[in-house]
Amino acid sequence: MLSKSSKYAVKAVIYLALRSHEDRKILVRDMHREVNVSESYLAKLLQGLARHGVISSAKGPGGGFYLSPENRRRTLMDVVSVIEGEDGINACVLGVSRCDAENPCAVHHLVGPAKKAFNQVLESTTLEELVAGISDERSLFPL
Amino acid sequence: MLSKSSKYAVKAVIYLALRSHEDRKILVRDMHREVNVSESYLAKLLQGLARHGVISSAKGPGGGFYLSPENRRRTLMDVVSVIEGEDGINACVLGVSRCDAENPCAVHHLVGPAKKAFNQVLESTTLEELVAGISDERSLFPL
DNA sequence: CCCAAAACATGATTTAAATCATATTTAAGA
DNA sequence: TCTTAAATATGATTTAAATCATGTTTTGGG
Repeated sequence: MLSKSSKYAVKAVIYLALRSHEDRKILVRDMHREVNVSESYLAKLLQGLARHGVISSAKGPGGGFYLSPENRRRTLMDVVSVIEGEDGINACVLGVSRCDAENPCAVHHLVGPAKKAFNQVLESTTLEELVAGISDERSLFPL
Repeated sequence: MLSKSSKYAVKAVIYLALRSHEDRKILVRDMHREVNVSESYLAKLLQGLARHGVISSAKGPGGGFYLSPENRRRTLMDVVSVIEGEDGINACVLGVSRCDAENPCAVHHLVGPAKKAFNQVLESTTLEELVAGISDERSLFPL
């Protein structure tokens, strides 16, 4: 469904949504365990997200990663797109490049609705909304 | 969404559903181009499907791969499961092993319905039904 | 019974994803 | 200004998926 990298990215962003703040930045060192991934690999992923403006970061002492208010209005799709690339997520289920409504592949009409629903969820859910529905965050970690 | 191997497998099975018969067996050599995959790799995939009873095969001269009437009642999920494994397809979107309705991950309730819908399509669609809806098969290949 | 044609089985190789390691840049604080 | 703590950038290594290659078994036809 999603690559391992995307999963790590989503988990990490959820972590930041729950625990970070403009003036409460989080170190990779302190969050990689909760996301169940190595420190250096998580660092690489977060750096990519920061470069694309999906999350925020600050260098130097007192620095770290965090979500700004604007970041919190980003969607899950924004997170996943950075990792998988724009195309990957919207591609034909069978990988047929010329597949579309005009010239559908054999499963296009069949799987289309479910696929669209899935993408719709990712596209319409902001990080803000996602964590708003979480009552007991302790039950979530380690992810 | 699906691995490349699963895509090849689904395409190949669709091909067999459209063009094969108990007494019209298909050679790997004759179908691999339409599926856009090498002959030897497709052979390996088809052998796996045959071993699991999802498709049928016959050795020796006049042999090849084909779908029996029972095979045609198999679902897309049967095909994909052979390749991906039973677990893989039903796993948590975030890869959290203990994730279920009782102890849901952060996106469980959000993505659950779409994911369930997708699996439902795969589970409920037989190969028979899939090709029944295809009016012009020429538009489908090469997949 | 022999030959050839096909699937079958297995292992080697290649490629891409995931992971690791390290050097560089930036910035806060003493 | 110096030291140190952090992200950043980049390249190397490892692992798993995909691909290739080759030998073995089965079976129909002469």
